Amino acid sequence: MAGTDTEALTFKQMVRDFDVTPRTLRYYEYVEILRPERTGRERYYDRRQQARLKLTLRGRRFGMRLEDIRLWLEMHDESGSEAQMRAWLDLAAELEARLTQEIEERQQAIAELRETAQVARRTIGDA
Amino acid sequence: MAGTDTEALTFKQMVRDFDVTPRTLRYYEYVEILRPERTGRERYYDRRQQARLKLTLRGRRFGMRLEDIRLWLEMHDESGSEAQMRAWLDLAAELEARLTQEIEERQQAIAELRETAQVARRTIGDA
DNA sequence: CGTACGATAACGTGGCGTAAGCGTTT
DNA sequence: AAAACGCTTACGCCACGTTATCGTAC
Repeated sequence: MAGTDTEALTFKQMVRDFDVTPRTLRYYEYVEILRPERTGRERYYDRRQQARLKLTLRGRRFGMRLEDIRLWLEMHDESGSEAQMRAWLDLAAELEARLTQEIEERQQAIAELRETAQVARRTIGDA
Repeated sequence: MAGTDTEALTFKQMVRDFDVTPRTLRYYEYVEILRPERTGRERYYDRRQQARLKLTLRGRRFGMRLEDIRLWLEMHDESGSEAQMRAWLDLAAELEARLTQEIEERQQAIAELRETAQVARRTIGDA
């Protein structure tokens, strides 16, 4: 293995470096987010594929669905025009609004949860 | 319909009053969370069933899975003992921790998202 | 020789959405 | 007779997890 191309990563290296499961890597390939080179039965991920996975994982954190991410990566490939950038900014605003709302829902739930717990505590005389 | 029992609600009334879909009501019955009285093919929900749905929807907001809610309701039926209350308090603490973590993840995502958007804005000279 | 790595295939999960197609009631 | 309501059955969705079973490389 000493003379292996330092750019490309193997399947297992990808799993380790990006902290994903093998299933996830294969699934991302199935939905055409990743296209590793195949030497026989082995998969090799060059820098471009690594970058795509990195962007994919970031998109997931933003609450993007994989299909949106796939389209986003395709746009990204065709040289990011200004129109595409503006489209991305619109999407980013939507995502932020959604994340903000999810935060508010959870804060409300926590408040309700604490009330409910307080009632339970009083019930068992553990004020 | 003038002499109908005022306690029990029909299927459609449940849908309206609790703002759920018919599918949801039927699904909750399938997973044994609700057990409406069946007069022939019609479903009727008495106060107990209404209370169960209310608790179920609250549990969902807390991030509980339906199976956990089902068990919770069963416990609730068998007269809430002190041990059960303490178990509930433990669960509530877990749920709150989860909700808190989900809030933090989303706050982090928003920060990342804003950074990314800022880069895009600079790219198109829309600083 | 074993055992670690990887492959494909296919079913399971959760919480419903969404028809399809039927019968009943108004 | 048509419209509204309800019923059951069953496949679809999303993002993978989880076997099962096989081949291959070290």
